[in-house]
Amino acid sequence: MPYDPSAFPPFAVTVDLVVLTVRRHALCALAVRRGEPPFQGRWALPGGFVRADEDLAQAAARELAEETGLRAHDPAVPAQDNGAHLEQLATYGDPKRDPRMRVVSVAHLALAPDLPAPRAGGDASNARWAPVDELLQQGGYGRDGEPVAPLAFDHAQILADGVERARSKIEYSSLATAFCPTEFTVGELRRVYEAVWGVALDPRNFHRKVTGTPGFLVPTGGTTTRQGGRPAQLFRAGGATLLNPPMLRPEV
Amino acid sequence: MPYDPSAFPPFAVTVDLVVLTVRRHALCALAVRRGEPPFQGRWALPGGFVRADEDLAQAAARELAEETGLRAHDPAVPAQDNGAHLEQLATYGDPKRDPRMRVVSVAHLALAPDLPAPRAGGDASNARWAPVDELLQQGGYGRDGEPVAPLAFDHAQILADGVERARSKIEYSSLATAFCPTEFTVGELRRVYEAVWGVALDPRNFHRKVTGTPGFLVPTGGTTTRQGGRPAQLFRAGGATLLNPPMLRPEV
DNA sequence: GATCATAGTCGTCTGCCTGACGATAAACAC
DNA sequence: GTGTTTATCGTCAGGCAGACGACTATGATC
Repeated sequence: MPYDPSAFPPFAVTVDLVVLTVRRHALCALAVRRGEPPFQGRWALPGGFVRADEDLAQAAARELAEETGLRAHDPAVPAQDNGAHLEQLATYGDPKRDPRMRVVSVAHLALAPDLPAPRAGGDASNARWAPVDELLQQGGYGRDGEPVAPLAFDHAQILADGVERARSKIEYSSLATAFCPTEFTVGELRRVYEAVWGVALDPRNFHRKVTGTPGFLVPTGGTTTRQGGRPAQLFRAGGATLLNPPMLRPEV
Repeated sequence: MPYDPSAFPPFAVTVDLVVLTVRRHALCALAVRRGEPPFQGRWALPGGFVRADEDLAQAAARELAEETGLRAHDPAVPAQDNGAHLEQLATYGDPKRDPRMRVVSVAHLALAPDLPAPRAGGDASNARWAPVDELLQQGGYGRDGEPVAPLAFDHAQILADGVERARSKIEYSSLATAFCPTEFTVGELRRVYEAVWGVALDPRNFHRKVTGTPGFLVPTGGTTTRQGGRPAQLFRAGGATLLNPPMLRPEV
């Protein structure tokens, strides 16, 4: 078939972001309140249109910076920076997912350490970190007893997919360190795993495993007592991205 | 921001397919020859535009059927059919990936058992199964000594990503059975793993492992000697999709 | 300052899984 | 029958994981 611009329908292409962090022992996601229809007043994932001259990853990094101030971690710079991990998640293109027009959304997953309260265009009441359990429960009641409206569009599905990706990916990669500050202790890393998986892990076996996995952690020499108790060694993320052997999620 | 159709640039959205199969002990992908510019005469992955009323998965299933005659496996029908496994792979949206216009391609991965020769619009010379090693080598020479042109667009990258997805996914899921006919032997399944990973596996340990993994294989009661040698039990894929314990790819 | 609570770190033991590999079984080709 | 091919069962040693005991080093409390 020859090139015919009328042969294909036009689409709008957006990026949506699943930004995850661990706060107060709970896996939380960034949610923004919609200011206009459709789904006005409902919570949604942050996102926006891809610009004409922009790559998908660039668009996601730009949206992430606009919403959180985080720089995306540049894979070309393996040195430890405090940029967030950013990767493509999946693409959602149901013809009816946006009632206004045909929109294809390329969802991205970002993992960030605990951050100060978010800002969305300077208005704090329109953006918040919410526990993913709360955002995903359908028609339930939040921690404060108020009824919880489900996320706008198909964002509940996108969030669920992003959470599952994070849960499985920290098993066989060193991604869990993306939830930690530059320097962290073994116990802090363990609490990340516990929050993301929603399980309790044995501190002794966890310590043996992560310190015994080559390339996962490198000691900085310092110690801290910020968690209380006996001083703990501080580590930075090692160069390894794939863990061998992997961290296995406990069954059931 | 209010709704303003001029606020976003229009995109064309396509689906591209990485269709993999195992033929003659080699992992092969479906390639089609381009009939028009750009990249006229070069090999490319099959694909096409997403229609206005079509979901992304529907578009991928339609293209798969057009190119191979395969039905996509419907996840809602867990019963064994001989449809191919189809899943979304990743989305590619570099602004310059198509010189004609801004095209975002949602790549999908399909796994199929060995098939009769492909047809592309009835013309066999314009579609073929090619070993992925051959399609991915840059500027080398094919089995017949002819120089090999790289795939059109960014399809080499897409193919490489699809192959890596398949290689890693058969580790922890029962997806390798998607490369087999409905009934197959342990040896045939082992040759699938060997072809996809490009390694030799110990037949005895492999047999112990797959028959010991609950839900992976269910015996049909029949036997076959189509591989020569002692008759082998026939199996069908069991209901398990996640393997526990996983099949581990040998190191290096 | 003694005691307690908290968290971190090191060891031990047992069972399971894995890789290496010997041995046997059942077909076909000659 | 002999040889070849493939399938299948067994054995053994090493490694890793879960369960859990023991000890250490800090801050909090009395």
